[in-house]
Amino acid sequence: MTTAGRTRQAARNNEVILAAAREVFLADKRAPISAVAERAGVGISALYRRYASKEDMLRTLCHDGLQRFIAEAEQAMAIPGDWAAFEQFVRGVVDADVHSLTVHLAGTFPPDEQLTADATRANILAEALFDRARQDMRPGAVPADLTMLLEMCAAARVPDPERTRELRGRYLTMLLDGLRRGGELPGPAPTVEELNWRWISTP
Amino acid sequence: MTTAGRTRQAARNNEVILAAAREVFLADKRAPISAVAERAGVGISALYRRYASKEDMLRTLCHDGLQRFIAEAEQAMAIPGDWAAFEQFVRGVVDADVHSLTVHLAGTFPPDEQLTADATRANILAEALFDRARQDMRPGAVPADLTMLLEMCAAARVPDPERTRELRGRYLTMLLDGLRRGGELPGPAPTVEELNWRWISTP
DNA sequence: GCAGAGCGGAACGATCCGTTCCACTGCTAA
DNA sequence: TTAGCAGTGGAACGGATCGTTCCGCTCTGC
Repeated sequence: MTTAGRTRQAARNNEVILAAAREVFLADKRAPISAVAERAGVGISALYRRYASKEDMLRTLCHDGLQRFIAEAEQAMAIPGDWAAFEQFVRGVVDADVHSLTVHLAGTFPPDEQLTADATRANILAEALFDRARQDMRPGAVPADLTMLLEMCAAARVPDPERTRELRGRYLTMLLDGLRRGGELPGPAPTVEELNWRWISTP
Repeated sequence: MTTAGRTRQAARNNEVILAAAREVFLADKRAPISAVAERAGVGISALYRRYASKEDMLRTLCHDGLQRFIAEAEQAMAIPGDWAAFEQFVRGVVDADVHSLTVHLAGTFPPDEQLTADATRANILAEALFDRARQDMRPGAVPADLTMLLEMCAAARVPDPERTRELRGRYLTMLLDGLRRGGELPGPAPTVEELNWRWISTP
């Protein structure tokens, strides 16, 4: 359990490095790769032994984020209440800061085939959860709004990550209440093109 | 009115450059100064003739943003209805994207004495408007929440500025409805230190 | 007609960052 | 026990970016 041989230490580094990368790139998606090494307490070599390039690292992070998104959605699907399922799903996604790990990182490298496939599946699941809860929402709300709501929640941010989670819970409560009650929403809802413009990036 | 002498053209450039700077830095606060010149259709010299440095330019933009914020607040103060005054104020601020011009730019250069004085005045006005409308809000809401709400609205963004305004109106409606109705808000409200951490920056 | 304000944009120097490379360490396997 | 190498730290490199300066040109205002 303690520090064992070189191989075990290396295996532990796998997790340490991934966690450090997640923390660093969550705080600043344009962070240099040396910041990840510093945060992990390792040299740069330890990073390049595991990932072919920075882009490779970001892709892994993005992939993990999408998996987490999908997992949260599938888990919420099993909940009986329609609105309860939707709320648990959204709160789980916001709590894990999945949005910063996916959409925010997506613009920094050309999309992957696997990535787009996962993104499609994630969208289908999210839409299903949204549609289930639609009867409890104000008129005019559409699934595309969910993306923007997640984006807005991700913008609430203070230096301390734990406190950030707490504050996001506070404002997510306001947003969800505003999603349920009220009259017709003003202005046309966002289109798919307007939501996916990040992904285009530089090919 | 048309292109007159050199001096008139130069005077016109004053506005053109300022407008270009606002557009460019609103889209990306880390944008290079050459992007401003390109957008304005002038050379880099025309910029440096007017502003001593990039920091000087950002400071001017930030100052103008704060002035606009204060103007919106004072204007809204005259409205009789408490909630109506507050709503008009917030919508005006979001519509002008004042938040991106002030808080977002504030972190990129050391604060100015004039700037902090204006910021204090802006805070007092905003707090007054908030307190007037407090009776119409859900329990637990505090003025500090307003900063976060503006931050979240500023995060709603698509490539087209006009469409961005439209979408922000949509989600501001949701946020304001969520600010009025509902039970006690969860989690402690943000503190002053948590809200002003951007301003510290590198001295 | 001419002095110089105003300007365009190339050039410069500083900084930053991704990636490579090499010397070194100490476990592992025989 | 020991030879060998997987794993590592971090300096060094090369490319890119960007703020700022500078020089030569234009064209106006007097």
